[in-house]
Amino acid sequence: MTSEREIPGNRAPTLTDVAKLAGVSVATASKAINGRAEVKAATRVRVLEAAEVLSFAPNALARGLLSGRTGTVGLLTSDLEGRFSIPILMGAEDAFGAGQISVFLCDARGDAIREMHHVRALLSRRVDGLIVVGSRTDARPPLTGNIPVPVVYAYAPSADPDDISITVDNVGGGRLAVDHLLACGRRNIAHITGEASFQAARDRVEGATAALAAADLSLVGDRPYFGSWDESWGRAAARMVVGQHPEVDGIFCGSDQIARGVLETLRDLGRDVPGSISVLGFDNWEAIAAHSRPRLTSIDMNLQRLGTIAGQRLFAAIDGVSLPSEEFPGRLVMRESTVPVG
Amino acid sequence: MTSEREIPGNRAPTLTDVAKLAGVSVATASKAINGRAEVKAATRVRVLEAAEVLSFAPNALARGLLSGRTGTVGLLTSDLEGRFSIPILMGAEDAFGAGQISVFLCDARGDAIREMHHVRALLSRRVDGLIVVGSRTDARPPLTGNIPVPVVYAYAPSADPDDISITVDNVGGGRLAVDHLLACGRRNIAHITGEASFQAARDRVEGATAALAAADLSLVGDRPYFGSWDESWGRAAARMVVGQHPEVDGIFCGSDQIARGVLETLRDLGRDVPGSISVLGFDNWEAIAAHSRPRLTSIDMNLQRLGTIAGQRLFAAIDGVSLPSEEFPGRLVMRESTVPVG
DNA sequence: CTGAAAGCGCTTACAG
DNA sequence: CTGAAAGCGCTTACAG
Repeated sequence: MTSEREIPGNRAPTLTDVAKLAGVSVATASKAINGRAEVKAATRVRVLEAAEVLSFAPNALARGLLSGRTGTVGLLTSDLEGRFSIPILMGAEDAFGAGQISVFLCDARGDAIREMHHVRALLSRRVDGLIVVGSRTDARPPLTGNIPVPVVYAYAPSADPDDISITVDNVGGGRLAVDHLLACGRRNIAHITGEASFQAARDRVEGATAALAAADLSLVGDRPYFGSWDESWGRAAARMVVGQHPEVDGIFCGSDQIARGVLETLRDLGRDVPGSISVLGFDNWEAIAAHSRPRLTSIDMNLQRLGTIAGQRLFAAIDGVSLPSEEFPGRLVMRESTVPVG
Repeated sequence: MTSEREIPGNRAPTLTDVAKLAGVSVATASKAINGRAEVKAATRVRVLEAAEVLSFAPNALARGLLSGRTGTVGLLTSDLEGRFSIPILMGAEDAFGAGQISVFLCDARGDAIREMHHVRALLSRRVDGLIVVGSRTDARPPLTGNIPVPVVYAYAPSADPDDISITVDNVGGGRLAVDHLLACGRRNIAHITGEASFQAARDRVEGATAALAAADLSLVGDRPYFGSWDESWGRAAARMVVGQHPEVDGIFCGSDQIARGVLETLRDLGRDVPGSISVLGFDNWEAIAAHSRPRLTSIDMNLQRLGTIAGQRLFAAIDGVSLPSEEFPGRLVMRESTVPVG
């Protein structure tokens, strides 16, 4: 139970109210509350009690005005809808949550005008820094205008290599995927993926091809199958690949949704997964990957951790420590759709 | 191209800098920038040009300190991970995005301590109001302590009926679902749903049962099938229901994931959907509902709109207008899994 | 150890 | 129409 006390005008209690109640000056009240050493113990106690009674919370605006630091940060996303932003956002929130930083969330909805509008608003609120979260891994134009605070780009790198960008290593992810299929004893590996206009798709192809080349192999069909990121493409492409290349014994898919479609077609065709063909997804989207039959092995890009790192980088930059850009490796999450064969 | 100009100490330009450059007093500069009438046109132009040159952005902290309004709002979620929070959050962001409000995002991760910590921080930043977004529709304890600003609860209502809560009408959603199946000519309707511990599950059962009763019918099996919210329960339950009640011709599912599992089993069993059985999901989760075979008809709870309404309610409350709580109806989204029979 | 004073960046009566 | 002054809530030298 917090006892309550009438404040004239029903406004939030100020340090002046606390000082008055404790019978000291505002200067002394300030020192007591901020744990400065030069306050007599008894005085401190009286002030803290008064603050408690009034449920006093120091006005962060006034503090920010004085110190030049607000303890706030802007998080600029281009689409909240997209699944990729959310874990990054959670990770960033985590990085700040522990300390005294509060996060402004702004969704630009993929609109450059709206983004500029938000940036202006954030700067007028004197945020200490900005994190810009993209929705695709393709490089994006850097923020324009006079940005007087540090900026960290997450997921989508800035096109300006001098900016700090924390990104996902999709080439490495593709390599990881194919290396796992090879480790399972597969030799005839196809790659069914999404739109070729996505850097992410092209990077994964590059990694997959490199891993195969290192084993003196190449993709079944001698090329990746580009299409769309969804299940229906997975179903259609799988039917085609199996029809044209019956020897296929491993399929690396560019997304879990594609993989889900691939699994359905293989099931329809009576092909045994993982007995006769291994299937591997990408994204490790729990709702999709963990509930298919069989449950899907997938590559997880550790997006939450990426968000945390981005937050920590911004922290450092605010303190004047400029750390370099970084590419983030993924990890394999084994489920039932891949298994070593004799 | 914004021309840039040296500001001593590399700090953000202040109104004083602008005034100096324009050759007027800060008072006049302030009036010019804020569009007050009592400024000579020529003076105004000079001030605005100076502001432009310096890329001056008025310090919102200083303004907030003066006016007592910060133009900020706290958005408190209990889990960002959950799909339900995101659309609500987007809707709320929308409601504010148009105006001059910025949103602090805080994720309490379902932890009451963490929530209190965030509330304290937000109050010390003098937010003008709070939106509390729950992750389940079960009522939650109201925020504790001395909250001197308006609070709106979204999705999860506050247990205190005097608080403003914007919620989803799950009873109505259940009724909507069954009414549609009835309209399709189905008479033997089963209900497979998630955990009975969820208010949402129980409410939908209530709505479904009421709609059936109005047509002098009852649920196949004379009870709902409670289980978990995922596909595997949908698969298992469908097998059981069809086995025990072969006459079943409509299945209302408590989630799209359950429905997805139901569809798979019916496919395995060679039952024709929607020809011989109609299947209806709940949530209208695009990634799940729009990619099944056949594509799934579902109930959409309009969560984004719910978020927008919550934002508008908070607006009103901040302006001293207290609107009542509101329950939000869902809507039917037709796809291929339901169809009228002759 | 305590308090009066100045000042962070702005706005708003109030003189002139 | 313009500007000097007071003040929003706090912190930080600086006297005492």
